[in-house]
Amino acid sequence: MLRLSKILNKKVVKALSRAFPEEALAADINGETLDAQLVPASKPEFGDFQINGALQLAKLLNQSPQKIAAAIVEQLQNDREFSTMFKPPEIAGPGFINITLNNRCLEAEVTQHLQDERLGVPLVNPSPETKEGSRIVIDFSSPNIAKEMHVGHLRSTIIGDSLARILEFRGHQVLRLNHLGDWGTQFGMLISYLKLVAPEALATANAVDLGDLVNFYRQAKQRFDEDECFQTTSREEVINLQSGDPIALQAWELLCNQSRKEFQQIYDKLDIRITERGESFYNQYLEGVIKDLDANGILVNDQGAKCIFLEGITGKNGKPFPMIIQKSDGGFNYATTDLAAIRYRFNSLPNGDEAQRLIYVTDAGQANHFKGIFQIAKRANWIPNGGLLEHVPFGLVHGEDGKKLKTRSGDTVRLRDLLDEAINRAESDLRHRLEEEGREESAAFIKHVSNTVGIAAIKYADLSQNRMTNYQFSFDKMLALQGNTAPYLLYALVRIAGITRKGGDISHSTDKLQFSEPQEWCLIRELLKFDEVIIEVEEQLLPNRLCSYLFGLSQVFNRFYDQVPVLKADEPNRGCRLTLCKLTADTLQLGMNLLGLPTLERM
RNA sequence: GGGGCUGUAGCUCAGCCGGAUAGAGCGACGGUUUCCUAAACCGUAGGUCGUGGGUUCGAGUCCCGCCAGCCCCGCCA
Repeated sequence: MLRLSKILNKKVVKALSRAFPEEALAADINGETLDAQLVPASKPEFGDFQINGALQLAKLLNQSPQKIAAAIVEQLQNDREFSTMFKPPEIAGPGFINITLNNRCLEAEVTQHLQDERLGVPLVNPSPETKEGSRIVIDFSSPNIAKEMHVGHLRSTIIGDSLARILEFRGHQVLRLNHLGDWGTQFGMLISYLKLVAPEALATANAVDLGDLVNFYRQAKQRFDEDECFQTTSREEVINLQSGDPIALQAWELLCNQSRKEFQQIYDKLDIRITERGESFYNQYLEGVIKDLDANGILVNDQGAKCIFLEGITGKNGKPFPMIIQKSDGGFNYATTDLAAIRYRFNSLPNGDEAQRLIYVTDAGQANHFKGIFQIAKRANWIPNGGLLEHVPFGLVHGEDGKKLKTRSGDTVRLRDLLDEAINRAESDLRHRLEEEGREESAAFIKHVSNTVGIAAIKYADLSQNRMTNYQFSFDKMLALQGNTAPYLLYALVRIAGITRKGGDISHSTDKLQFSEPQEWCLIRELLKFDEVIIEVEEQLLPNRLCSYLFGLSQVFNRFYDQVPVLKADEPNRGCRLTLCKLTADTLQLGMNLLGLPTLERM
């Protein structure tokens, strides 16, 4: 519909200025335009589009909304092309204009989408130099070395991946960066502790596994909180590491490798592609950040620490809030690293990423932090012309009790356990149903379906919710066979695959499409909305919009499937309906790909 | 104290640039299977959009106040 709505919009703007030439000219002189407010119809009864502008223009034009609407409609009807594309517009209510596409135009649009792999979604305009879309960095996932991935990483990973897929599809060059927590105080803690209790772990590969490391980390953290002496050793150890001490570096590398293997298993399960570039990468740029900030005159020495006082943000005492860039002991902290990362990512190649847009997918609790470092980046003049810095925040994952998700014993839930449980539950659901239906399936089939359903369910449950709100994690709901869930979407695709298997040549091209059933028209209208939804998701970075669209499409398809026979219909209906099935399958498939959801032929 | 987010049906949530009678799903109740996977479809009930003002032709949506819940705020990330 994107193409059609653009054409229509031009016609409406023209009609409005022809209907009211003097006022349009006057507005033009003031640098304004008369706004016709063309939007998609809010309800199917109102057609495909509606023009709301007549109501607002009533005052300006000093006429009744109905009269204005009538004048616009008259101009539209003078447009011959308009009349070939649309049914006669109708004026309704206080002065709305309802516009409905005529059937032939819809049929032509379906034909065009059938030949278009992109289903109407345009590529972004390439920049003249690179001949490609803009370079975008998406910073997501970002687990910490020596800790296991837990629910907290789930949302960032899933949402970040989906946004990356959508931006890539639009033609941007996307750099997916895993800003791994592989540096900092925690390492000092861990290395000092391991020196005491398990020195072999620091010198030999695979001496300990991640589970052990996590335990050591927990113990180290406890010791750190209780033992002042240990705190000092830990801080010294960080400084050793940051200054390149070979023994510390070797220990560090072993620890990282151990964690890396574990992370990769999770990413493989979730089908996440991401480039590792941990905090340590920016170590070599930290000094430069300090110098640069100092040269810009915004660095202040306060109680021995180098900080920047944020403008417009006050701390507890009502004074400007300080952001510490270098601690009094000379160590750097995460703000320094984040600043170095911004500077590097905006910098020109080859000493930077030359990005035009940086997107951070982290929890909403870090909003203040990002506000602060974004302000500093701006004041330090690191943001190029047209450069964008965006924090894409999301809410917490809650359990069904409405509190932060924990295991029964009160620990954080490990991501691997969460995925395994979803898969196991999907498997027992499947086995139960196979038994009920008397179906026999191979072990490989059962494994594949359970895996796909389990992973898709977890991802979809997360993506389908507006990311800003906290979300209630429930295996029962996400795996439910009905409702707005991944299994429901998967099932729609499976039904179409079933039609194909039963002899519907879905690639069969029909010269002339023609439709008659209301359910066919509903399906067509829904299918043609896909392109607009993708653009909207790109603008707002809200994948849940795509989810609701795909759910709605599945619902409309299921209604169609239920009420309109496909294989048993006579030609030409049979062929036409098969092409609708094909287009539905393509749309669902592409939409689910863009969300990072795996799909199935049978389930 | 400062900042942020949230408050919509019994439950979980949508709601786009302010548009027409407020939208789903679950749950509840009732119906549909000679037929392409019933993991589906159809129907019924269910609302003071936290609250009080304001802006205007029109407010769940924008502005201000208040109430409630959650999160963040100096050397952890």
